[in-house]
Amino acid sequence: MTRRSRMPEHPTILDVARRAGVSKSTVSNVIRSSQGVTDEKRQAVALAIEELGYRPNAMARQLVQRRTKIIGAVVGDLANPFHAEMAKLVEQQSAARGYATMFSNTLGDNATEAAGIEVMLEHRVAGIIFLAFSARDRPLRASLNGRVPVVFIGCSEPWADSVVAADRRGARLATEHLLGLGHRRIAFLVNELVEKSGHRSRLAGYRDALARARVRPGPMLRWTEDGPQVAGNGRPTPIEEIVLGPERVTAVFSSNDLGAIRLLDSVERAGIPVPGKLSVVGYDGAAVTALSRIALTTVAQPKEDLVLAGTETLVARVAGLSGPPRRQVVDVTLLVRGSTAPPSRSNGGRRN
Amino acid sequence: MTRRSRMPEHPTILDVARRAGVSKSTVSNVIRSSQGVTDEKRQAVALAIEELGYRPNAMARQLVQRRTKIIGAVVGDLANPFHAEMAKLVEQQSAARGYATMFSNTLGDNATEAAGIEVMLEHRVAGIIFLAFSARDRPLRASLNGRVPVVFIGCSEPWADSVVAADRRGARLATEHLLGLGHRRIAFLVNELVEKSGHRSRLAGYRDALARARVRPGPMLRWTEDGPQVAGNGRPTPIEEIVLGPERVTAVFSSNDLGAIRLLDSVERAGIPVPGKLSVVGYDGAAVTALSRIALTTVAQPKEDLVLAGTETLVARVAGLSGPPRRQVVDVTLLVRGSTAPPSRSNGGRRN
DNA sequence: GTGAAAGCGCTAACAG
DNA sequence: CTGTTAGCGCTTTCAC
Repeated sequence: MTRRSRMPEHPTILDVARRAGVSKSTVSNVIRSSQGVTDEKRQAVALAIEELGYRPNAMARQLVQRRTKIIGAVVGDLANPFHAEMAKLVEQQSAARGYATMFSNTLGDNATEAAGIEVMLEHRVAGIIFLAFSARDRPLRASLNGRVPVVFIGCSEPWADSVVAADRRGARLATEHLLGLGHRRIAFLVNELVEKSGHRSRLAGYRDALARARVRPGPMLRWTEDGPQVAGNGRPTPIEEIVLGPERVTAVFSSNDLGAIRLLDSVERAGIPVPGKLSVVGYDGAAVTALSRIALTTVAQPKEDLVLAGTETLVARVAGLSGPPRRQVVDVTLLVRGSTAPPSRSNGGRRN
Repeated sequence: MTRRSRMPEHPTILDVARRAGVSKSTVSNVIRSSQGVTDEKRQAVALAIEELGYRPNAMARQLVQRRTKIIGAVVGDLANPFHAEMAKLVEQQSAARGYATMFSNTLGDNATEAAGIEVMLEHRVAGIIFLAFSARDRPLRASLNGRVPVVFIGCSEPWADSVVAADRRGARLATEHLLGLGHRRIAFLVNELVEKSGHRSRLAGYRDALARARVRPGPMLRWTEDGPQVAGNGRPTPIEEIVLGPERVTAVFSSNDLGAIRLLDSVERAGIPVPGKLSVVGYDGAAVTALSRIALTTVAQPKEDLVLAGTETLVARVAGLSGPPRRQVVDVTLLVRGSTAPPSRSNGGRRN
């Protein structure tokens, strides 16, 4: 037992070389399955690798190659089922392309997001996929732009590639569905997890539909910790007031499913039946909306398509593809379920 | 414009040194905020870093230090809300301790899991947190054991640290709740996402309660793609048959919430009311179970406690703590909600 | 206090 | 076809 004979925690390429009786580079050649290596030596190396439990050190390789096989994924909130489903797909697609995935959960918080991105940049990730983006600050954008390939999925920024759903059209479909049912007082609900780019489009789609039908927009609702709040109003507004008060809202279009589900919950706890007294439409198409108990009418984003296109684009950029930012749009589907119905006679259905 | 003046994509410590007019090591000292550096030089370095947009290369640092600041997290299925919530907490806790998180979604699949772990090992992650574990194969376990700190959260293996909920007690509580309500035909439902260690404990707790009450165990149900299936039976059993058939099951204890929610859904689609004709209890305490529309009675695992203890333990091991595997147990809470009620007169409540 | 020098484990020319 | 060599960007002794 000489000192050297102690099995190292992580054997190196040199340990393998010694054991196999070849040189470092031959081992390297075998590992990277490069062409010219005798079968004999190849086998010897393979054996040594097996016996030693050798595993190439990705850090070392990535340092010399000056590029990693890690994709950074910035996600809004894993506790939001839709986000989790998207994150799952991103991990899956990245893994399928040989990339490890480093996640950062931002909770819509700017500082958390910045810190997460910083870590990714220090790790020299090959690229970053944004499933949500809130950065207001220039510095971050500056350090991102040009330094690392970036693609936005389900959200977008003019300076990078993006794959988005046809949000404006989706919101229009949702609103028209409500309009078609006879609703005339339709509120728009948003919360902190809806990225601003998506928000704008969805709001625009909602307004499009109303304008086309010559219906006055309903109140803008924002979900806060204490419940829904009418925009421009300092305090939370009890849901009863929104539905039964002077506004007489008969339907709500929520710009994401989570908001719609929360709303459903608080509305029914307040004794207001859905869709009896209030119709609700969501946006995203989270799996949970399909449960019979929830049965939320929603606009489904094609999750697989989004992630597939996004990953593909990112990988292409990593591989060196150049050119101006590319924006891909995928279509959405309105899924009509049990949370929407014609307004009840008592508080809706009349002209405004 | 000499060749050298081109701003490199990623400036190195040497670029900073040149710009600040100091040596490499001084820059390094500043970056790591080590003691002996003149304020003057420190400022000069800070300025150069700022101007260059320098960001230390984590790969290089980790290579020389021979340890990374990356924690690997193995998760079962991000589409399972409980798993996603746990994953979120892991990322949060890791980030709070200065670690980046590398995720691997296994879908309960052995090969996927093995591949994910392999990638983590090649990246020399500081430690691995298993939120789910399915590996049957020895080789994997061997390469894990001793090479990298491992902690299991919500599942366990005798050869490594673990933090688990009091699963056996939890299952007993759930079953006793059902028993207390008057149920005598209580089925046990499991699916592919319940790790085997948790499964064993939960099944034991269920049996404990029944044995203590001298009630015969109900059928073992396994959720398959086509719906619930009675164990030992080759084909899927229609839910109607389970409830209305000879077994006359009046309640089901599902060993995870996802299974319970799926069951709820298929049962009600079949026209069998819950809890009218069938009571359902879940396990995990996923946030979605609290929605009024779902209102699933469940056994809540203390998610924060689990992850906190797990992360703490892992970090301690990374820091060099030695000693035999440590098993921590945290308590659970039965949350009684609307999915359970006394059995209806027509098909339950009698002795068996 | 600061700089010079020696690697961390690997890849990628480049000779033999 | 195989071995030798020169780094990748950083930390870390060790002299000055």
